[in-house]
Amino acid sequence: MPKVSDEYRQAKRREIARAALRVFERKGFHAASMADIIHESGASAGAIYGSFKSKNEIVLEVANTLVDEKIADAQAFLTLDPMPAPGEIVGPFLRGMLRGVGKPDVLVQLWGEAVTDDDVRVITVKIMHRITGMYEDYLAAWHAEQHGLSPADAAAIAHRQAPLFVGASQGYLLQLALRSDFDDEAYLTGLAEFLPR
Amino acid sequence: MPKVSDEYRQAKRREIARAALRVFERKGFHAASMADIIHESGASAGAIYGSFKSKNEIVLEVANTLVDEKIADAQAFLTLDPMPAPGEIVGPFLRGMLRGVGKPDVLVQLWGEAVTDDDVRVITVKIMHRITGMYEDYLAAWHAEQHGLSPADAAAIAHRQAPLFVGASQGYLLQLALRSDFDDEAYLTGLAEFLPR
DNA sequence: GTCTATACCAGGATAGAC
DNA sequence: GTCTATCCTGGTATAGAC
Repeated sequence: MPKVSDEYRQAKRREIARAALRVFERKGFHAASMADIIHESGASAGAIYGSFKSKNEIVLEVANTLVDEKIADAQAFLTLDPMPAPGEIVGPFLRGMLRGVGKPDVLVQLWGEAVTDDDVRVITVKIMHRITGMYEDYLAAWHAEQHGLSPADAAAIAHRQAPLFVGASQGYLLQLALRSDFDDEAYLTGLAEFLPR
Repeated sequence: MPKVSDEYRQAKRREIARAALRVFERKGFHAASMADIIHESGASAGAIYGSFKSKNEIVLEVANTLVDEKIADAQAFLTLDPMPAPGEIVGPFLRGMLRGVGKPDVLVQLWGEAVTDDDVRVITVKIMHRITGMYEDYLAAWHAEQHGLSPADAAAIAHRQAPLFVGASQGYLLQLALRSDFDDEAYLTGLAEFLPR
């Protein structure tokens, strides 16, 4: 039985994780020191270690909540009625997701971290699966409606295409994070041109 | 004037960088210690610091040579005659690049590092520009040949489309690095279906 | 639960001999 | 140029008081 209310405990964790996220955006996971997080959050070392077992646990918390919060924003575009064509959906979806995540910087950092940190990898892949699943559901529905395919056939096509949509999205986020001369609107409109509408 | 021959100096750097690359593949840039690199390379601390000013300089050297070595392999597919269609080219290009880079793991790590380390970012973006340029040249040539466009028009289209090819490639490498259940061949054939052939 | 002060250590970089 | 031994900083995590 916890000594304080669970709500308080969770609120504290969120607050610290939020501050940590800001630091990670500026400095990256490794260059960010506990001192930085302490300063940014206003809490003390003791308070933080009361909520988190280690710095790494803070990273995991940030990773877990990074996409969660506002992914619904993006998902909204996939459930519109009438159902938009793929070519009309990728742009709004990515813009929506971007509003949720904020800068794509931390997400890209997460990918790099996932390569060698197993805990981070599990979380990151879970996010990827979730987004792939969202595209897959949408595509299955669209193909079924559009070409009158059987649910099984539509699902098969969707299953093969979804990773491509995810990949194009990842490439978008990556270039947005790194290339200062990246023309993101041109990318999105160009992408739409390759897709059915 | 160097105390030993430049060839020797360069050879030594390559050798150490090669060993470091192997360590980075296993552990990641940060978790890899100088002790690890010392062990893997067989050289001593003194020898390594004779060739490199710091650990970070080793990372930069690795980044610089990572794609360089065998990118020509991949480029070969872009200069075939007769000129293949985009839909026929992305698969072979990516497979060729993959053979050059080896595992995509370190490349993904590099992206994450580039977000916060400015030196790494410069190198990484340079690589991205180079690959974008390769796609751009190919696409301009193909569009000109295929649709009889003026060089200027073909170049404009190529300029808009190239980042998409790069993005799809990055998504491919990323998912390949992280998703253990990734079906890379399905991705490549699926991608080809969206492109002109 | 939270504070300050600090123990403790990993690991990058150097010193000095060869 | 390269070796071994070691210095020393930066940074995580804890101790003990409140």
